[in-house]
Amino acid sequence: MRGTQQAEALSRVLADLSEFRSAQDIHGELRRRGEGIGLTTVYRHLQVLSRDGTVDTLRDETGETLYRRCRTSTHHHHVTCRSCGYSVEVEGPAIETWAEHVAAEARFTDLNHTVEIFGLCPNCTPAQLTSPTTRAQTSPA
Amino acid sequence: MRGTQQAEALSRVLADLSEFRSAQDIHGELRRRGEGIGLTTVYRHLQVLSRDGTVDTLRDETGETLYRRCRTSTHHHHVTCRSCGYSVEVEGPAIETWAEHVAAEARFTDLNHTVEIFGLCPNCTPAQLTSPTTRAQTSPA
DNA sequence: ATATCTGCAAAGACTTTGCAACCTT
DNA sequence: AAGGTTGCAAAGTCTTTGCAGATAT
Repeated sequence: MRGTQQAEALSRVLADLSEFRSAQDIHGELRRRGEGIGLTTVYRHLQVLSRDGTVDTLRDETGETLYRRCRTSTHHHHVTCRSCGYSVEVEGPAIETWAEHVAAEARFTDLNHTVEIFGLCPNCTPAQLTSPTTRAQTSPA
Repeated sequence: MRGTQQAEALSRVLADLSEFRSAQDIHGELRRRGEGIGLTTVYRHLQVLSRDGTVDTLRDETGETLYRRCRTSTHHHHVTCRSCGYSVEVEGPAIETWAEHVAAEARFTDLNHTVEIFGLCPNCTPAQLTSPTTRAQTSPA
């Protein structure tokens, strides 16, 4: 895509955002910064960037697609905070192997897989869940 | 929910369907069978059944939610055919352990995870992909 | 100059909700 | 009779598309 003001503004925001955000969030941030850019354009760029492998995408639990500038180029997965969106990348050679293995066993071909882990990050975890004296009373889904 | 005709008709269809289907597919099947039932009702029942753990849900790559009567009560994942929807259940103790491990390492709590493997089932796999002499030329996503 | 990009409005898809009529207990 | 259930229609999300006008090279 040609270097338009909108494309550059989006690049800048993506560079600044450290967590996964929805297209609408990103558009909101652009507007907040005073950039003139339409939601449609944001969607269109994100689509291209994600196909390029420039941004990483993930689906949250509501089905919304979240985007973030790719950190590592290698295949990886995420542990994402349900509450604040904070997310860490994790590599899982074990998972890749496992996925290939079980799929091969079922004679499936042309594979791909999604693995997402959701939870509460340290900051969003209620205190009693971290205290070793008070054991967790909630039921992990 | 009370035993209405609609609830029973839905139960019957779910019992017959062996693969994951969308709410709309299931509604279509019910209509095909001559059952008088609205799409809204199908959605409402599936929602309850899935919370009950009576049906299993999974999100396909387009973001649509698919449903199927639960087979095993234990935690498991699926290898699903992109083309025909055929799906097999796989258990992955290794995955569960891995997920817990990496999340704990990041100090996350109250975890849950999704793992979906998509591919082409044996029936939907083009012949040349299975032949050992002609190696795969396609680029697995 | 011209092919591309932009963005509003509208369409599309899936899912949920409001509410009156209906059916089950 | 009473209350949950049904289902049409309408609303709500997120996302994509049509198309005319603006823009970058």
